[in-house]
Amino acid sequence: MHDPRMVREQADALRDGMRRRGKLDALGPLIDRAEALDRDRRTAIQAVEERKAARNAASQQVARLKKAGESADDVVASTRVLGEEIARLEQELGAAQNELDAILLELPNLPLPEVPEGDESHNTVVRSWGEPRAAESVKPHWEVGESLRLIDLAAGAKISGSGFIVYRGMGARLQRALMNFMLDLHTGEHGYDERWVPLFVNRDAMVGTGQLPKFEEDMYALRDDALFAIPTAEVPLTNVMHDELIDGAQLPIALTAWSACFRREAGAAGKDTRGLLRVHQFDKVELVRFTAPEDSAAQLELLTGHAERVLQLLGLPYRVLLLAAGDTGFSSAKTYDLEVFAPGVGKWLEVSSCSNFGEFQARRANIRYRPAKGEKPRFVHTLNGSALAFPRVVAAILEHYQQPDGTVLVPDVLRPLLGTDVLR
RNA sequence: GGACAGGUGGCCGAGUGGUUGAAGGCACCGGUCUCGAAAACCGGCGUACCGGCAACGGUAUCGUGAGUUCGAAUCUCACCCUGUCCGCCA
Repeated sequence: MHDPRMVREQADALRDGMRRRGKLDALGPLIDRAEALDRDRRTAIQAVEERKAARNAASQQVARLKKAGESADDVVASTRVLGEEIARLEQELGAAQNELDAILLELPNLPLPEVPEGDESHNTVVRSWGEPRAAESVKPHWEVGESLRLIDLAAGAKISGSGFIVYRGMGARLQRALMNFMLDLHTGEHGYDERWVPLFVNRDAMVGTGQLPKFEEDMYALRDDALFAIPTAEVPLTNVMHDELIDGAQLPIALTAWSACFRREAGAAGKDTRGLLRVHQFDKVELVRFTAPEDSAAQLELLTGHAERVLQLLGLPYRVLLLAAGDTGFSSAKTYDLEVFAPGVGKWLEVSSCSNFGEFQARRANIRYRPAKGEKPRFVHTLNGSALAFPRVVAAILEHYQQPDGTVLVPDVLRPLLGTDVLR
C-alpha cells in the first residue's frame, strides 16, 4: 500500500508508476477517483470534528452543572441534535474512507527507477553462471522421473487432481534432502534465523503481504474457517512481524523457513503444465529480510546472492533477470528472477524470485522500527526470495545430471543426504 | 467443544459512566549533583488523522466491531485472542 498522502501530493508519481507497469489505462481512473475521495473525506472530517468538539464542550458543561446541582436539561437537548448530525456525517465519511482504502489496496507498488519500463519482453539478463548443457538427447524430467520411480504423476492426479505430485522412493527422499541442504546453508552460512510456520493464515496476513484483496481467486481457502492456504512462506514469515515495533538496533532481521506452497493457478491451465513445471502444491525454502529503508537496495543484492549460492552449490547453470516493470509482482518495487537451465525441456525455469518491497508491505502489515531511542517509528523495508522452489530444481537436476543410460548423477552437496551418488 | 478469568501507552500496572490520553512504576530523553559514573532529585516522554508557514488547535485511540447515553476505558451485544480447569484428539 502507498502512503495515502501520495494521492494528494504525488498523484502524478503514482500515475507514472502505473504507466511504467503498462497499467495506466486500467488504474488511472482509480487514481482520479482517489483524488476526489480524498477531497470529500477531508471536507467530511472537518465537518464531523467541528461538531464533535462542540459536543465535547457541551458534555463538560453538563458535568459542571450537575456537579453544582443545577439543571442541565437545556444543554442536553441541544447536544442531542449535534449527535444526530455527527452520526449522519460519519456515515458519509465512512463511505468515502472505505472506498479510498479499497482503491489504495488495489494499486501495485511503484517500480524503482532502475527497473526497465514495459512488459516481460523488456526483462534483462544481468548475469549468468555455469554452462547450459546442450539439449540434444536429454529426456525431459517427467520421463526420467517416472522411469526411475521418483515421481508418480498418476497417483497424484488420482488422489488430488492434476498438478499434485506424489514423490516416491529416492524422489521423496530428495525433497527432504533439499530442505535440509537449503535450510542448513542459510542458517549456517548466511545468518538466517529459522522458523517453522503455519501453512494456513488469516485474511489479515494475506492482505499484509499483498496477496489479498486483489488475488483472492488464486488462493485456496478453507470452507468453514476464515483461513487461506499460503501460496508462499513469505506470507507467514513476513507477518510474524505484523503490528510489531522493532528496535532499530536489531535490523536487519533475516528469517528463513521451509513450507509447502499452494497455488490454484487459476487461468494458467495448459501453460507449461507438464511434469513438475507448474503444480498446485510444492515445497520451497524462503528467505525474508527486514531492513532500514536506506539499506534495502544493498540487502536485495545480498539476498539474491544467497539464493544464487544454492544453485552454485548444486552446480546448476542459471541466469539472473532484472524484471521489467510490467512483469514485476504487485507488491514489489524491484525483482530479480533466477532461472535455471533445463536441457530436457530446453527452457530456462524460474526457481527463485527475489524482491525488494520497500515499505509497501510494511505499511499494509504495520511493521515499524524505531531508528534510535527517542526517535519516531518508521516503516521497515521488507524483502524476500525463494531459495529455492523445489520442483523445478528437481526437474533441472534430472535433466542437467542425466547420463546416457538414463541414470542421474547426484550433485555432490546432496550425496550425504541422499546416501547415494547416482539415482538409478 | 464447555466453564470460569482476562485483554489498558515500548514494558508492567491502577482505573466501573463526567476536565482520564488515562494514576503509579520500569525503560528512555534533558537537567541538577559529581573529577566521572551510580544513586537521589527536577522536568520531559504514545500513535494516527484534520487544519495551520509555524507556534499551536481539533478529533480519534484502553483487543475488534456494533449499541445504550448529552457524554463510555468504564454499561450491553457479537466476534477475536490469551490464561486456567474439564471434555475430545494426532
